Amino acid sequence: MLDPPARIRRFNRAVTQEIGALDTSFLGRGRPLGAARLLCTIGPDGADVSALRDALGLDSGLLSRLLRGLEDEGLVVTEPDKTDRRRRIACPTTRGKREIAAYDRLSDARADALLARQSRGADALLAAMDLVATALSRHRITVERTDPETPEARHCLDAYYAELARRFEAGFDVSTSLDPEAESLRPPLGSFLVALSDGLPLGCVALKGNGSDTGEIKRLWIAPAARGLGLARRLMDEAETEARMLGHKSLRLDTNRALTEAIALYRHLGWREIPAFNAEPYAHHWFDKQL
Amino acid sequence: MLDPPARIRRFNRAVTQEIGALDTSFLGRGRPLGAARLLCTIGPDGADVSALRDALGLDSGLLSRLLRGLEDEGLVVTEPDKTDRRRRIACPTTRGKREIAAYDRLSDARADALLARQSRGADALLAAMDLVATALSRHRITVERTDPETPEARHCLDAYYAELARRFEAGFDVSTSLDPEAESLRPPLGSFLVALSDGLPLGCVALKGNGSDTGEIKRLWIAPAARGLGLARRLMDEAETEARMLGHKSLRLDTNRALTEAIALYRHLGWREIPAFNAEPYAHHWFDKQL
DNA sequence: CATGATGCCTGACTTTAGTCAGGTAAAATT
DNA sequence: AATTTTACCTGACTAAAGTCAGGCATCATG
Repeated sequence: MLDPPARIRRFNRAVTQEIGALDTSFLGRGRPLGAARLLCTIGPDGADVSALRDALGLDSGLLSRLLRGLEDEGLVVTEPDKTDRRRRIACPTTRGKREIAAYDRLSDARADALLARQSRGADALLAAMDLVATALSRHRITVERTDPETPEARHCLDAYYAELARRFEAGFDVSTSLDPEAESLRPPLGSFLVALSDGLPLGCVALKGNGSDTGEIKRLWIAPAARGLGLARRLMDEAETEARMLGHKSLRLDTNRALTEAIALYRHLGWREIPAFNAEPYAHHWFDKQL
Repeated sequence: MLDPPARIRRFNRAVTQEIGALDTSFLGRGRPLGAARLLCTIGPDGADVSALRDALGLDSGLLSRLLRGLEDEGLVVTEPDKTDRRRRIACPTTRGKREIAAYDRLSDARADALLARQSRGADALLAAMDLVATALSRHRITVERTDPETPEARHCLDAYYAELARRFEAGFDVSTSLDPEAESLRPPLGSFLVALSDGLPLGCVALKGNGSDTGEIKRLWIAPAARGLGLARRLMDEAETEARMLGHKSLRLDTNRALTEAIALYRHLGWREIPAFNAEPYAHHWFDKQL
């Protein structure tokens, strides 16, 4: 019916109106939009001026003036960076932090109102918003080494187990599977990587080590909102790099036949199917790769 | 991990950056944003000034000035309305139409670039954008009487058949079903309603008549992007109103047991299950309702 | 240590957006 | 026919955003 560009235009119209309404929430605290955005971008932890400049895309002069305005209001203080005293850091004062918190509450209230209006579709709406946001800011997805017991890692693993339970014909229960000790997923034995976009975990992969020169890939998962972006490949690449840094000479992994996209990816990335090397009850295929 | 308000904030950030980039595409033709938006809102067919005013939410003075600017550029002409000569209509000149087309091409090119970047996820992204746009502008969904053979109606019916084929355990093939003649879905016998949001068809319902005082509800369908908004109920309500206007005293319908939400809706709206009144091979339940 | 680059600031300026108080012609109402 | 209302316009204004040319410390480099 509508062609794709028209659908995107429709999306833009709908969103600019809602976002416009969201922007005006910045008003109502007696401050022009620019100053309010600057204050919120500075955030409770402060930020250096050059970071602010390219986060907001503002001219150096304009930013400087806005900053002076916030200083005059007693909301921020700026001080030179210790290591390079040309650079300056803007930090909110106590009053500034209160003001930021007030803006946050305002924006939360708007978000809640938006969700409350969605009778039963709130989850679907949030999922769609995640997908759109992820697609639009894919270039800002970062992959970070993290501890396998951080909240971000747990979030990924829980989502991963839930998905396996849905997709395996026999269901999935971690306790009946070969679950690696957290120790084997931490340096110096192994590693755990998560992909993050603006704080939202979008995927993970674990590299399990036992001190030998052979590592094992586990727990490769990509959030539904991030599929089709090539993120799985990126995580596998970074896991290989980690493995090399930990001194591994080869990698292996096991997988279930229901995970067809993963199997296709392993083959595509140069993995070779080998006989079973473990007794994982949920596994149907085993692969290895020389580094 | 992230709570819903934080996810919405993330969405806003991602979108304002992309939309911001889209907005600046209005520039690059030597015209400020306001004037460009006005010209595009006028559109190739022209529009009257009061409609422009509340479409753009502009002050009467400001709009007037922008309009003079476009006139000075030779892009639009304004002339009094024939029936009420206080009102004025703004119409693009030939040059104005060319300029509007140029803006459209610019925005199409951006949309294409955005989609091209999405390796394989373009369909998923568009679907998510539809869902978000629909949820945000649900208050602007209109229900309109239309001919059952317009492109909008065909789009809905095709999507409806495709969905039945997926959901019925035995599949679905229209040609083996009781397919009503288009004539029975047009006034004066019956009626066909579509729900539209900004040109995108989001749902439909057909009222079939045969000249008697009993009508029949057929083809109730809601686009995936519009589920959970109460649109089915609204379509059913409007179909009942149509039926009353056509002089029907009662309505009936048949349905398949796989369509559980529809069955629940019919019950909720006061329909009563009755014995089979036709030989529809795909039907398991039959309902009627007195008007 | 001179030179140039960098990071931020200031002052003077323009553009864009938006507000508000009339004003005029046409239509609707009394 | 007098009035009120409606729809749009004009002029005078303000606020906010953005631009640009210098200026001044500070750092990096030959």
